[in-house]
Amino acid sequence: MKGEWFGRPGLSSVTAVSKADESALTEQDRRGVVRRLDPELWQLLRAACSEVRQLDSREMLSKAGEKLDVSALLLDGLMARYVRNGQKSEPQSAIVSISVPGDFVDLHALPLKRLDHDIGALTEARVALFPHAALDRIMERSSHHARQLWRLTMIDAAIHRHWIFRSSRLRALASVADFVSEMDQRLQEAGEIRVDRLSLPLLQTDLAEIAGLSPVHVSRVCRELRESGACTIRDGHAEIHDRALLHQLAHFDPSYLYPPED
Amino acid sequence: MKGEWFGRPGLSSVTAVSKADESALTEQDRRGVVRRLDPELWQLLRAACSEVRQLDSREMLSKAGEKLDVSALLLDGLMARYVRNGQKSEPQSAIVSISVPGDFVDLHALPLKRLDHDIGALTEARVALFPHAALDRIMERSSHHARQLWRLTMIDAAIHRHWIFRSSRLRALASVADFVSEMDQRLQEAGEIRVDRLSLPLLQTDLAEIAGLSPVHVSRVCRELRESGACTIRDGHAEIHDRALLHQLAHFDPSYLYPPED
DNA sequence: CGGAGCGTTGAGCAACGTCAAAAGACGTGG
DNA sequence: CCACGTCTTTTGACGTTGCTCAACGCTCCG
Repeated sequence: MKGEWFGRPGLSSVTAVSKADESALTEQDRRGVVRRLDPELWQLLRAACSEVRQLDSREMLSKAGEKLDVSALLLDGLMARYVRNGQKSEPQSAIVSISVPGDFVDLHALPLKRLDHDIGALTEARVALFPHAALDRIMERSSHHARQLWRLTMIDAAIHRHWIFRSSRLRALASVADFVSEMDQRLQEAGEIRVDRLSLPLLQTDLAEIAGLSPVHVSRVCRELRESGACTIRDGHAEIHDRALLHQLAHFDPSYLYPPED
Repeated sequence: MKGEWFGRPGLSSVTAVSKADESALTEQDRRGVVRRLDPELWQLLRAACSEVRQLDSREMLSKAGEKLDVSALLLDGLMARYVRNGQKSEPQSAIVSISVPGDFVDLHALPLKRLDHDIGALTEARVALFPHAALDRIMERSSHHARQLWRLTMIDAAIHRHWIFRSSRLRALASVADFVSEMDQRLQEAGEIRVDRLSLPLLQTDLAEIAGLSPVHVSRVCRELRESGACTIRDGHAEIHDRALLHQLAHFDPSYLYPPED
């Protein structure tokens, strides 16, 4: 399944000359949602980055209840938050959020210190780590920068709300169509290259955990989506045949993602 | 249905003498989750409060897309966030979050400026309004206070994640049991007086919007809960007969609420 | 007394889960 | 090259959950 992950976009932007030049983070890593941050904040973050780490597919970054003193920015790959509940006998698990490149995966941990859920990589992934102490310093010096980081976590929360809506109100077909539409939108901002082909390296069991369905039913829904001519989900990517139809099946309205033209 | 709303707890605490003495907010209003804030921050908030407003039952506080420059702290009553979607033909709507006294209802609007969802009162409600400009000043002066406000919104996000889990993984009975357990926990912290009797002034149609069920099925689930001996939901309140059983039906684990003993 | 709003109940049905079997994809070792 | 095991997807049969529709009761209020 592996499937190639999309490369970084060729930004051809001038590499900012700054004191952060020795940072492990390059200008190529500034893509997706972090691009919405002020350039100065980005430079501060570059300087604050303590380490860039490679994660194996399915490797856990943190477990519920651990004390965290670093937060991670996803550079490449896909990561997920897992809420688990219930007795050891039949542990139920749901994926409650997906991160795409350019998302802070666990910035929530900065004010919370401990998280209530697990975080893991769905694919091979690259993350940049930021010690909370360094982020604290950034926020102490500028409430404006603090506000921007807060805002990122609030967009996450808005996505959470949409996921509640999705799993409580949408039927299986609409639900999966909605999820694909969301990933389409978010991966485009993260620098997905081809418009008709979406890198979506998820197993059907992952889709099941995301949409709250059984894996068997996910398979059936994927067939329906294929036969309806909306999109084909296969081999770790989604081919979007008819975006308008896909959006219509999902009643998709992207405003909850707070797209940059705010 | 109206149903009496629980009174404010008799805190018998010394009323802090401060420059915020002329505030519309009294020490009695400091209950629920805001109690977790530093006393100094509370005094600053008292001074920052521009107005205390009374809301009618079902009155909307704000609609999706509006530009907001105040945020509200819920003092009495229950409020909800509604995510609505879809064509005018059949507008689907879900309640994606409930606020209890002591919760900031829309602090999310401070970094976001616009919200993607509607906010309204489920019951008669009292809210304290804080102009964003005043909150900005508080945050500029102390990154520590800014952090605490941020933290409140992150607890909201944690609750969001649990609601995703609930609606995507729990069956109807467990789902309602889980919701009642959550409200039990949160209303206790908000100063609910009686341990066996929970003020829950919601219609079954509200419960349906919360749990993602049809009103008819909510009725059946309530009967099941009653007959199982766990709790009786009636006339705007829930009588908890067997809390342990209720929690067991829901597999309830309150850690996602980040209870104060952190 | 009549109506509106809310809750309850039953019957029938659609959506989805569970179980089981099989097929395709892929790597591994002989 | 083939045989084999594992992982993933697909399909069918069948059971269950929860929705829809419709009717009825209850309470409050005019």
